[in-house]
Amino acid sequence: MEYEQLKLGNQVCFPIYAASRLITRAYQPLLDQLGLTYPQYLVLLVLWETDEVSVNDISENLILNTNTVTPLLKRMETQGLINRNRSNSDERRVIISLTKKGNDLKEQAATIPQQLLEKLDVSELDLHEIIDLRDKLNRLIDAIRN
Amino acid sequence: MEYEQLKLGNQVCFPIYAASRLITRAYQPLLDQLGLTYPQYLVLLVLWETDEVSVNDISENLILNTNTVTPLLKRMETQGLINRNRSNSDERRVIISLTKKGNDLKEQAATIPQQLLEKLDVSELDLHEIIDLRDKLNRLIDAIRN
DNA sequence: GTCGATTATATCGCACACGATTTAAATATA
DNA sequence: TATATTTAAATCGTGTGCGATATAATCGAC
Repeated sequence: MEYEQLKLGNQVCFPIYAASRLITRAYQPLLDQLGLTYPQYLVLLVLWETDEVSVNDISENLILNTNTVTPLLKRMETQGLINRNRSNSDERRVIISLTKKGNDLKEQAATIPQQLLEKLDVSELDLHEIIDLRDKLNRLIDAIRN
Repeated sequence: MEYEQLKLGNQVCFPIYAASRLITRAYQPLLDQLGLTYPQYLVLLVLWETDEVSVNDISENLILNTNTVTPLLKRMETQGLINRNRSNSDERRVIISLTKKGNDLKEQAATIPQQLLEKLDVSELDLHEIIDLRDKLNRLIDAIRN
C-alpha cells in the first residue's frame, strides 16, 4: 500500500528540521571564532537585550526546557561568559548576568548576522522571501504554543 | 551599543530552530504509540518509499552525517525494525532493509500526518500557508546545500 | 599490477534536548 | 499559623547531532 502522506517530500516537519540543522551548521564556523555554540549564542542574544534575567526567562524566550538550559548555563559560567546568582527576593530563582567577557563579545558578534547572509548568498531580493518565511514561522510557533 | 541585527525577534534562524523543536515535541506522543523517536520515524519514511538502501542513501536523504545515522540504525536494528547487511558487490556498503515489523508499522503510521495537523489545529485555509512554508523552506535548503 | 587517493562506514568525545522526577522555596487556603 | 499546592531549578537517563579521526574496501593513475 502506498501512502502519499508518508512520503518524505510531502512532509512539512522535515524541511523545518533539516533547515534548522543546515543553518546551525552554517553558523558554527562563525561562532567558533567566538568560542560559542549556537544555543550559547542564543542565550547571549537574550542577555544582550536584557541583562539579569532568571533561568526561567531564558528558557521561555528560547522555548527550551530548564533541564536543557541549566547545564547550558553552567558551561557558560565555566567559560566565564555569565554569572549565576540566587535571587535575594526569591531564593528559588537564579539570576543570570553577563560578565565583562560576555558583554564584550557583543561587538564581535554584531557582524555575524550579515556574514551569515553573505555565506548563504542571500541577495536583497531573497531577503523579502526570508523575512516572509520568518513571519510565517513565527505565526506557526504562536499557533503551536497556543 | 544597541544592535538591531542581534535582537532575537529579528533572527531568521531562531524561528526555524524553535519551530523544529516544537513540531518534534508535537509528534512525540503520536510516535510513542509506535515506540519510535522522530529521527527513527524519518528513517522509516525513507525505507517505506524505497526498501534496501545504503547508510549513505539514508544520510543524504535526511541530510544527516553518517556518524549520526550509524548509531541510529543500530538502535533500530536492536528494536527489530530493520536489518543491516554488507553489500556483496561492494563490501564497504551496508544495506538497510525493513523487517516484517518495520514494514507493518507503515499501516499504523499512515494516520500520523493527519493526526498531527488536527493536533496543531490546522484548518483547510491554513493548509495553503503551511504548504507555501514548506516550499519556501525547501528552496532555502536547496540554496544552502548549493 | 601496485600504490596513493577516494569512498563508505564506524568510533570517539562533547554538547544539546527532553520526559520524568526531585528538591527547596514561596504562596494559598483552611 | 500549619499544611497543601504551586513554582523555580536541578538531576537523571536516553537519544540525537556533529567535528575529527580511524579503518577497510574500491578506484585510478602510472
